[in-house]
Amino acid sequence: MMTSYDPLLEGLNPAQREAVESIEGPVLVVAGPGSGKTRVITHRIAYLVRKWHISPYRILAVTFTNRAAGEMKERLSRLVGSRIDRLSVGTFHAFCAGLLRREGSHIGLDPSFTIYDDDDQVQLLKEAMAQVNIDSKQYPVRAIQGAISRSKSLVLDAASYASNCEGFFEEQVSKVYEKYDALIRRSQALDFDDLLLRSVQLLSKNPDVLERYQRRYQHILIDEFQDTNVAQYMLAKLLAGQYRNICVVGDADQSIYGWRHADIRNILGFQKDFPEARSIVLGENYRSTGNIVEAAQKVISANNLRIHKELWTSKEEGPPVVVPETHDEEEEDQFVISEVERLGRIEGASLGDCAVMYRVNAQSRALEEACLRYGARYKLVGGVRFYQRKEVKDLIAYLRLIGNPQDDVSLVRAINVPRRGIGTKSMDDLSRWAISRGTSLYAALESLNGDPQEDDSLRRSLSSRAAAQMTAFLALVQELAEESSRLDVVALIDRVLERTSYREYVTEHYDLPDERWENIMELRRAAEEFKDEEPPQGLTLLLERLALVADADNYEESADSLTLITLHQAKGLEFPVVFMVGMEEGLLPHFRSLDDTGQLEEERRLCYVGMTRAKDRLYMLRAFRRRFAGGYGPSLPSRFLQEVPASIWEPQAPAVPRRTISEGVQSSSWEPSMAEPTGDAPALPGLSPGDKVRHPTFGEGMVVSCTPSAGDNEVTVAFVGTGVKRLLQSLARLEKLE
DNA sequence: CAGTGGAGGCTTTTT
DNA sequence: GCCTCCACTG
Repeated sequence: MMTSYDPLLEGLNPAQREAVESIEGPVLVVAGPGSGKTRVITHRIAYLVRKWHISPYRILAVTFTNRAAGEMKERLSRLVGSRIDRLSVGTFHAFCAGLLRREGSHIGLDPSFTIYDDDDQVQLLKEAMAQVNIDSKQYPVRAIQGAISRSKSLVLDAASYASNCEGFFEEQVSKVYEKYDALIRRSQALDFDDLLLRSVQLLSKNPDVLERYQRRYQHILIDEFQDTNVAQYMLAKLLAGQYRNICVVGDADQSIYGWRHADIRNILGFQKDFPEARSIVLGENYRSTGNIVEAAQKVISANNLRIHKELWTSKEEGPPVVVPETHDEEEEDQFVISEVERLGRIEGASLGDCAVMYRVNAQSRALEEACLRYGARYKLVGGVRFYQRKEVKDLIAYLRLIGNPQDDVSLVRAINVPRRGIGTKSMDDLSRWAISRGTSLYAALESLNGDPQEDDSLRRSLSSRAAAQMTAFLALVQELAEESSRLDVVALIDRVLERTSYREYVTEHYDLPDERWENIMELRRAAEEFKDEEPPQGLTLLLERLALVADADNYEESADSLTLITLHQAKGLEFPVVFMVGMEEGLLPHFRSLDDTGQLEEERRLCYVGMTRAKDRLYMLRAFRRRFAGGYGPSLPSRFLQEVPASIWEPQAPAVPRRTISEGVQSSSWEPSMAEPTGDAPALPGLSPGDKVRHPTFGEGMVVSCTPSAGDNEVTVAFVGTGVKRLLQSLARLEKLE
């Protein structure tokens, strides 16, 4: 091929180049962290379009997260320009939702189906369990949910599960599964797993539909292949059936979603299903320093169930991996902040260069508090998902109900927002009526307006007050549904808010009403993107977006704030400076993984993912004691720390020396050395107790005490009104007053 | 029927 | 330690 001077191939190493150029036939790219994977994928697509004039319309690129999809689109538009608009890029779930909206009629699916999230699924499962008399105390909903989800990920529908199940628990699950399936179908809803399952079923049962899509997608790319589950892989295999131009990119060492039924065995499956596949290994790391790569490599090699793979770098060694030990969590967070500050001072690192990574979201709270206390700007990634907030779900329930009145879960939520005085008993009557007639709750409501000659048993069982309230609610939904065919989605939202007096409701019934109202406005802003769609379409698209895009505030790099993020979410990102906090047994690896080798190895991969996010500096912190699940106990260093070779590992004692570590704490295998005394005194104006100061947020206060701390001053200030705060002088913009 | 208070449970990661 | 669910009370 005469490709040597193609600018798209320039600057690629031989393996990367091969991955870009091998456009025909199946390709398996094993891409270690920092090996230029995204570059390979984007260049490969650009190469297909620019060099081989493949229409972007005929290319499908599947990513694992919306963030990755967005990033890919952005990079591609720079390489290829606006032509890539016709490219299909997105998550499996988004692809399936689109497919089912267009083709769902082949399997009896109404195109206005609702997508149920995790929470909705639990609500409906509870209802299903109640209906088949299975006690949710004896069988936790989560366990049942897991079993059903797992089954769906293996493309086993309720009937297949029923004929395959063994043992008592599985029989119970099977009963719930069948009931749940009946209920969710009646609600014209699909859960996340259904999106995949039903898509596979649609394509395998409808050869003509399959053929259309197979013909369309001449080239298929799958990113993060190690995170696909069986259903996803089957879908990919179906779609690639005709051209077999399928390129999967992944790294088994970064597989951290086994709990979501991701199956690393898909990689083996791929090699079996596509025996002619070319394998390409990208092993050179361009991201991290030598020490970081070596440390990460050592940790991951401790996994036994692993295919050996070398990761190397030609970058310089860099500073050692620092393993600070702190007394407790508070001190851990304080160390992070003061170190961030120190790096900024001596190396010019900005807050945006640094990220703090942790295993569980619960750890973020203390970090946030530390940031607030020391005045460091931060950006919390994830946390409570936007669309799971009560107020957001309230509004969404109305919108869903307008789009799909059969949606029972949303009806149950909306009917008492605002309070309409419809209580347990009335809801029971309503639900019983619907069950006995096999209808939706909405249909049950409609019976209230029906011909009294026909079936007025529901009306008779209800109090006249309840019946009147229900009729009023029904009228409201009908009115809004009618308006929804005229109004754009933003106007529709305004109508819902107005007709429900939602602002008043929030003010009266929810804490933090302003914040909640702000979230509602945020949702309204999100809807503006769909304002110009034809009326019912805008609503459908908005609801789909809300269901499939997890964080409303997608992660954006910002130069001046510290990133707080879970290890899982950090996958795919990189930062010059990374702090991994909570390197302790029970946290990383997590308690729930300790008794299972497979899960333990996944924890180790998670650790590996975290370590390999770091470009220049990596800190792995551990505290001697930690507050956890109510307790406050000693904690042992993570076994993963011991796997980092001592030669590149620098223990570091707390920045603020404390009294000796209390008894009862297992002494660790290393001697914590005291932090080197900070020779370079901070060029900060001296503050002393009694001084009056002003803080931009906290207002005026008086200095209570000053403690030198790692080249900085830790200042305790009593603020008027706000109370006592501990601040780092260099970060908190304190102004000394006369 | 709704709001409050207490007790109990429960702790992971996300499309 | 936190949040959720439930039972009781107003």
